[in-house]
Amino acid sequence: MRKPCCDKQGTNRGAWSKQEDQKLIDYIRIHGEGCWRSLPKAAGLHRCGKSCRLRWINYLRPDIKRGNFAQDEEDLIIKLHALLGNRWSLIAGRLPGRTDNEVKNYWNSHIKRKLMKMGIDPNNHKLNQYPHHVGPLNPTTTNSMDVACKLKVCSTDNDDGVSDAASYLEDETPPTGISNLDLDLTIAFPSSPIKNIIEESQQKTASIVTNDEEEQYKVPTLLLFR
DNA sequence: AATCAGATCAACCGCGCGCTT
DNA sequence: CAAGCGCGCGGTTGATCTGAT
Repeated sequence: MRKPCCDKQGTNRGAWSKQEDQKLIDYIRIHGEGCWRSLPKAAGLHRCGKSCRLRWINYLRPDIKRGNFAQDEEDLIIKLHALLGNRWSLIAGRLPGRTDNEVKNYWNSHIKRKLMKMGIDPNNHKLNQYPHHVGPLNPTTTNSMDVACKLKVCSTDNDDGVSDAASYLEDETPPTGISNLDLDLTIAFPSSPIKNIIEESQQKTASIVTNDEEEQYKVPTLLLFR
């Protein structure tokens, strides 16, 4: 039924050369983005359209921000992942200059591991019973955990904002504490626009608020690990 | 200096969605 | 209404880099 996106014979694969990059940049500079299927031929590239699109979006676009993720970007990714799940393009849309591929890679290589080390399940953002760095507990004392930890999502103007997102983020039963390490993983949203995200994600319409609205609720660094 | 293992990230692949015919 | 097409997305792969031994 579906034809392959490109004829695999006669197309280059693998890493892009500088010349190929330049051809793609030059072509898009003149003709703009779009029509990816016909672009390679028009631009004189022996690549499939998909590959051109990916290369442009993830690497060549002038507004790409490269380099390490800042702490607030990382926090925002965690926060948005808790709300949206693996919808990388949506998450990346909230991070100016970052691409879905970059966010996804960063999540898989850095954040996921970090959360696991902290004893948080990166898939559902729930606290695992046995934090990784603490190690398995003595089977005879399985009600005890070494870390008391709270994880919340809250909206400052309305407690309802906590509802769904928080319900699966919260672990309200800190065990009979052994350690005095109290990790309050509070994620605070200053006002209602975030509710739009929650509602929209629930409705499966993935579209999120505009860039202008973003400014209204740009949250500083998460209140992680105070 | 050589080797190995783990981490990182660019690129590929398959699928689903929406639009057009 | 069904089929075809183009595009975008998320998962996965594999080459390269980096640090440890």
